Amino acid sequence: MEEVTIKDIARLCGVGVSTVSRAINNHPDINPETRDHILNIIKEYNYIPNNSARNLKRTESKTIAILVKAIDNPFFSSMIRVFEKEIKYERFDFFLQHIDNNQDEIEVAIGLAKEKKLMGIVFLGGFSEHSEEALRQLKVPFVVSTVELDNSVEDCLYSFVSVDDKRESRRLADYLIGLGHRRIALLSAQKDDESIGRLRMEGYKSALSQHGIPIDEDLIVYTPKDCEVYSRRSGYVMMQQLMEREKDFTAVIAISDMVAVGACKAVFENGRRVPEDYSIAGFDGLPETFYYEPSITTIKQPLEEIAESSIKNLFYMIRHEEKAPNKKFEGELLKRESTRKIG
Amino acid sequence: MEEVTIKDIARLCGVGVSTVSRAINNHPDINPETRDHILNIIKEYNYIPNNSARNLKRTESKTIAILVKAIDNPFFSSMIRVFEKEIKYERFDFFLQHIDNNQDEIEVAIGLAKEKKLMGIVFLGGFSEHSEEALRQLKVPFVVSTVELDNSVEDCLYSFVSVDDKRESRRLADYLIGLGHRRIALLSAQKDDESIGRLRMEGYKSALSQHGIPIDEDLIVYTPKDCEVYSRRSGYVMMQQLMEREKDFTAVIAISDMVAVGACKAVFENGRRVPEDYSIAGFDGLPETFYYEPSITTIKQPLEEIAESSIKNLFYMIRHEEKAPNKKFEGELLKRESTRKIG
DNA sequence: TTGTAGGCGTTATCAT
DNA sequence: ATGATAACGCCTACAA
Repeated sequence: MEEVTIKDIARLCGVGVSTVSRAINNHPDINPETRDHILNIIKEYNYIPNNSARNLKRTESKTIAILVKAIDNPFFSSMIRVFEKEIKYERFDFFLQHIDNNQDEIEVAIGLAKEKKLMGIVFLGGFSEHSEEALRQLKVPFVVSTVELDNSVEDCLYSFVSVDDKRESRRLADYLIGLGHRRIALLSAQKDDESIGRLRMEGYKSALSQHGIPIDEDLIVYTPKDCEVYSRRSGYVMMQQLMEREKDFTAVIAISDMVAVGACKAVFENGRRVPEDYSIAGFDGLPETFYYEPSITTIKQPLEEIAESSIKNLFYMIRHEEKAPNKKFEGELLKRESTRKIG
Repeated sequence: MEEVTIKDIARLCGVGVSTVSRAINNHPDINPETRDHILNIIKEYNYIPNNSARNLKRTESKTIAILVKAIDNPFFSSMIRVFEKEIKYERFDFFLQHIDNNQDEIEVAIGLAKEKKLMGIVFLGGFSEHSEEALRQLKVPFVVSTVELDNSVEDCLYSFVSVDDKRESRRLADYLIGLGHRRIALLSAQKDDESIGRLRMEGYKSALSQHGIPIDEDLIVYTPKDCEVYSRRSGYVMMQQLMEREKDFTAVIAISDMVAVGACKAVFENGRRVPEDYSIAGFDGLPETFYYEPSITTIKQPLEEIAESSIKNLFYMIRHEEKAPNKKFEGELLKRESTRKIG
């Protein structure tokens, strides 16, 4: 395992290791000629500096980690493009790493912060409730993008940026009610959901209440334990259950676009039609809903704006060492073919 | 920046650092009592070992990297689950890292291999042609999953595992021909594609030729430069172009499922129907095609099998220090509603 | 079973 | 502008 190290390069160039280091890191006080020479030798010998050693020694690194939960979440690609652009603009480095469901995101973050001497962290696609103690461990500013949850820990630099899930969900229900629907079903997250699922459900309930429509628990279906939440399959299964109940309803709000797609399919397989038999609406504004037939009414999250605001907040905290305020964005109601006026 | 280090813990426990190290790493020769005590103190002080230091010192690490290109590719989640399971079974660690389009995957891999003392690498979702020299730099066994490309470099431990894109594509075309279609269009990748796109096109052409059907270049549409390849939008745009040409055709093969979905939408917006006016087929077997209305005929890639075989090959190479053979799997033709018999 | 000391590859400090 | 050298935090002989 004959690894080339900085010493080898130094010897090969007839200079000291510190000079090589200066060449690698673009330090100012180095003779341009020697630098070029060194760089050439480095190329020739395919020398690549060992990052562990660098990180160990460095005190700062100008790098930001983006920690993604649920890699298959279709949101992320557009957001990541924004992050990338802004981070490069600030002349920072970044890397993307996945966190799987049975890892504790804060623990991973703390470890990485030490290992890589991070300047900041973006959490994407899920963030659980954490103890103050855990949060305080993470001495690096971070922003949680797409989730709202603030448990408000003092002197801990973080910020949440998201859509106002409750308000948007209410808006969607309002729209259906405006179309004349009174019996509106909800395909919800799992029963014990304490996060986005609960907020969206609250929005739904609040809209109904405001219009004097009683909430019928039989029209609320929860994601079964053996289904992945927010998945097409969960929507498919829930919609089947709902239709079997033979309750009367004319519209369905799905907790997410994917769920809406699954629900539509269940309707078709049942020999009925959307929107003629049931109006169905989703939530998120994924491209898939535009291409679906019929196109699906949904609330579009302003992902690019959320991403941009997230990263701005992060840099603010890095620069000013002071908490950036949480931010909630407005969604956009996309009125499409899967919902229609009745009555 | 008062970081807790192994020395602090040692002092706190009144033992030497090596004892703490033994406790952390589950070494056998340590008194269980002292170990428990140390572990408690570690918990209490929230000590987390610095990975850079560990990796620097370590000679081996039993960890495998999964390098993912195109994070938004809908394949990956099911494959990653398989990787995870197998890797854990072998008592290795792994992590997932994203590579963006303007990074050179081999360079990243070489850097990571050094930094983390990797035992192996899985490349997922794209792999370019690389020079022998570059490949040889990477002294760690690797497997490329989902792509076939072998440029056959000696004494370099790697292996490709994928579906036989050409054969499966031919099969799909055969099926359509069997249904009576003669004028079959192809929605293809970009014109200069040298990878999967080309293979699938070859399969299409070969099927037509075998059946004595002349290849009409006007029925082949290429992904425009300003469209993302394999995207719904590209399918939408290409199908529009195709219909504008007013050429006669009865069936369409899309280079991927997403492209097929976009194509269907274009048909609907044109006031026509699938499959009554056009039969449309995709490739990949993504869940989305099942939920689409009409459900889309496609070739399903056996992703779990591919993943399993990939990781098996990787461990084989790690253990035996000898190249594992490339492997090509059969796809499964899913005959669904988007295609029909004519004539 | 435990502690001491040296070194992993780099960067930072201090001379020169 | 350059070079020697001491850390960085950990692991691992080796000694005790």
